[in-house]
Amino acid sequence: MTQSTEDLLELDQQVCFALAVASRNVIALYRPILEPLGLTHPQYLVMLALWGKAPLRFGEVAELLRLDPATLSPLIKRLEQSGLIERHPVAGDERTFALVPTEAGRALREQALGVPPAVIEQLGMPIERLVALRDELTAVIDATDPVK
Amino acid sequence: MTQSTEDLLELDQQVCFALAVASRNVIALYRPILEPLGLTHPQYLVMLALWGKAPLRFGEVAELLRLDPATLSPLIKRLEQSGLIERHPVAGDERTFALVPTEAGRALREQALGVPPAVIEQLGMPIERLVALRDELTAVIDATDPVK
DNA sequence: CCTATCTTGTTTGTGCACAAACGAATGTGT
DNA sequence: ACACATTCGTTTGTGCACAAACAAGATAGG
Repeated sequence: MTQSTEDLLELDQQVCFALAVASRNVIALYRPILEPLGLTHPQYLVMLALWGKAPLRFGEVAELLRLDPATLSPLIKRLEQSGLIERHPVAGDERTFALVPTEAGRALREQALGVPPAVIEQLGMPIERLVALRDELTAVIDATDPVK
Repeated sequence: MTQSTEDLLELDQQVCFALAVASRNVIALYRPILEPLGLTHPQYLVMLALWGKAPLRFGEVAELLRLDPATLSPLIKRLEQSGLIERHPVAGDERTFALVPTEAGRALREQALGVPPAVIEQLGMPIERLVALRDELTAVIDATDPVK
């Protein structure tokens, strides 16, 4: 049977609002856990990317994290100022640069290993539900990704 | 069979990252649709609340939308400046105030009726998937709500 | 009363998200 | 070689999110 228009409108509100609130809440969950590392959540994501593979060019990081260059640019500067990463020239293209964790940045990885378990524990949700959530979110991202 | 510890660690990062990206993408989907109404997404949520029930006290709006007073306060001022809402004194408590849509604010509701269908259409996701997503998000919000 | 405490909204400061305009380097067509 | 377009990161301006400090009104205890 068909859903009424009102149901659709209601559902839409709930989904979008729930998405925004859930995102803020989960990031808020990270905050006290990341605070001892001196990282915000977006900064943590940049470090994760560089811990996984380095060097990465500025544009590669932006694409990986789906961050606007205008957002990433000052963020990178703060991470440099914290002494966690540094930029190196890329041979053959003076427009861009590559990012690499410093010694301190690599050392921070040890502490960061404790972050995911702490978050999962505080979330207290069964794994199946997290998997289901991730799959639904992936569908939304695919349906909305401006990159296509 | 059992999941490896590495999988679990990755799952946490995937869920949180997907949550942040999906939230940003969906709000970005609203942006061009709300632009003709002269509203940002948070402003749209405030208007939705007031279209549903008015007057609402400042604190009630903050609680409904799960917004920090420090975030809501300037947002309200912008909506007043746009001529869409106005504040009225509350008898018996001079600390707070009540919010009500102006004539222009009420008129805007007509245009706003077209917003949810436009969003759902652009999302292009089957209803079942939206329902599943909403259920998972609700679980996350319950697990993370600081208000508890 | 009247003082101490609690509520409630505002202000200030930092960081993120994004649009628009910009400037410098690279690439392309002729 | 040269003019033109494209790519790439930065800068500026606006708005949101949140912590911390604040101020004014309400409330409770003595």
